[in-house]
Amino acid sequence: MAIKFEPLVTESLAKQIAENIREAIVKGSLKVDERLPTEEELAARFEVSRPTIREALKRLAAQHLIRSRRGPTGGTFVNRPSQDEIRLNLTNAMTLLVGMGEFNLADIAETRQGLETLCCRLAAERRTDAHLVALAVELDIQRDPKLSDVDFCASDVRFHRVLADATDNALLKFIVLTVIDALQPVANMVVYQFRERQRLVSQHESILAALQARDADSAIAALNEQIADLGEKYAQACTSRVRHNQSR
Amino acid sequence: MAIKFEPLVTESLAKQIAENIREAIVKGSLKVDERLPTEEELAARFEVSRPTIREALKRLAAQHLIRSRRGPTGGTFVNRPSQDEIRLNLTNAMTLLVGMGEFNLADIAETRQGLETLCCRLAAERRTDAHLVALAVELDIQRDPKLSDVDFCASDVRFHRVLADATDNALLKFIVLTVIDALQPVANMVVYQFRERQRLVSQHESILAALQARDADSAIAALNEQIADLGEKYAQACTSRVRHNQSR
DNA sequence: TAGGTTTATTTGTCAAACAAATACTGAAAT
DNA sequence: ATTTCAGTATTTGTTTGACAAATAAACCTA
Repeated sequence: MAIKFEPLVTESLAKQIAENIREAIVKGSLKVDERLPTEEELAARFEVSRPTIREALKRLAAQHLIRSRRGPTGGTFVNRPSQDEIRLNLTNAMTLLVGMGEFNLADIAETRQGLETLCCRLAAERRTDAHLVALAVELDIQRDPKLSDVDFCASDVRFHRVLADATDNALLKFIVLTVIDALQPVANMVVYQFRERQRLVSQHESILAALQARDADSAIAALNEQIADLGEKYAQACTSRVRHNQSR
Repeated sequence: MAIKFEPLVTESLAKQIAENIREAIVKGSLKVDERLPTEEELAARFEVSRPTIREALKRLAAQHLIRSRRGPTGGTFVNRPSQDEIRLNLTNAMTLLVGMGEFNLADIAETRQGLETLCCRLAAERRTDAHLVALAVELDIQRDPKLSDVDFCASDVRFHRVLADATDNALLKFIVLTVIDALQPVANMVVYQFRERQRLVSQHESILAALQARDADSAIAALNEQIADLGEKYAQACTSRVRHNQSR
């Protein structure tokens, strides 16, 4: 007869406890900034030792779900999830995926194009004057020929971040920033010649002008041109890097 | 005189060590499936105790960066980052953000609309017959009036997942699946009347027919109609929930 | 009352040991 | 010779107990 043995939980105690607490947080039984019992109390509650509890807490800390402070008023508290902290996690994870080649460059370019096209459409409608100023500032920086490649890239990234911000859509902004950040290592692979920088700058100028005129289609056209250029550059940089690796 | 004290690292040792190892993995010094030194060796290397090392490893395990196995051939190994595992992390994090009200419903609907519009355009171009079959299967399920609300929602989610899959763009698919999953709790809030289900099904039918004909614009039109409907439903469900909470 | 000092509380770290899982080794039985 | 089974070594999982460090509140002194 086929006895149905229970799967007899083989997961580590720490993992189970972490999951337990995590669910309490997500479900809302533990509210933001609420203080958890002390480690000793938790150990007694779950009937395990303190180090085990600590391992569980560390797992949660790694996800920024809790924070700890020493001292009498210290303890472990439920963290308000901050977009920036979580985005950092996501970016790290996605950077890893990209680095492992899970996504090919064509997919990346296509996705960026779709995402930023959407941004342009919304930004043309909702941008404030402050956004225009921020874009102009970055353009000014990018016009400096003495700018190093990394600084140029950084300014380019900031330009696109402002674009995302101008959509006035928190979720879309969150997604776009995550993707842009995760792709920065790829972006840094390419080196820009003077002529290419000029082209990039003029594309940015077109975008800025279009947003100022609230002309979504022109902004999208300039952006698509830029991303098409980038796609080619990425492909070049990638193949040359492959050759470089092979020759070693 | 203002002595410039060094910021004297106050972060916990475990956190520093975790970060240290994490960077080694991301930078590629530690390759996938490579085995890390034993905990004792690591403890000696970093000049800390074993529990401290363990806390560090638990942080990494929480991010699915490593896995551990006991026994002679056991140890700690670098994990190949799997899209599904990482997506689970992202989904959890985003679910939390959504649950905390970091994103309002209008933003969510707008983002979904933008994302899925993009999906439709690409899917119309690249869908295979297998995708059409998968969509048809879900439609069949959804036509059953005896289906429970959660099952109906689940099938709806699967329908949209197939849509994402049909884009044949791994990165876009990754993003869309993450967003859809993170929004499922919100989606489950709403209850569908029979008439509303019929409307949803007919919209799905339109999308399927449009994809079959590789008619992106028709697919997008049907999809936008659906998401507009959903936006209204969400808003209703949300205000009624607020009232419900207030009345308690 | 102002100021520093002690003190209690809580997390952070360490040390040593045992438990449990697991693959390898080797001996015994077929 | 092959198979089977027990033993053994290795590594992570868990426990116990203790001390260190940070920190806010209570307390004590001028």
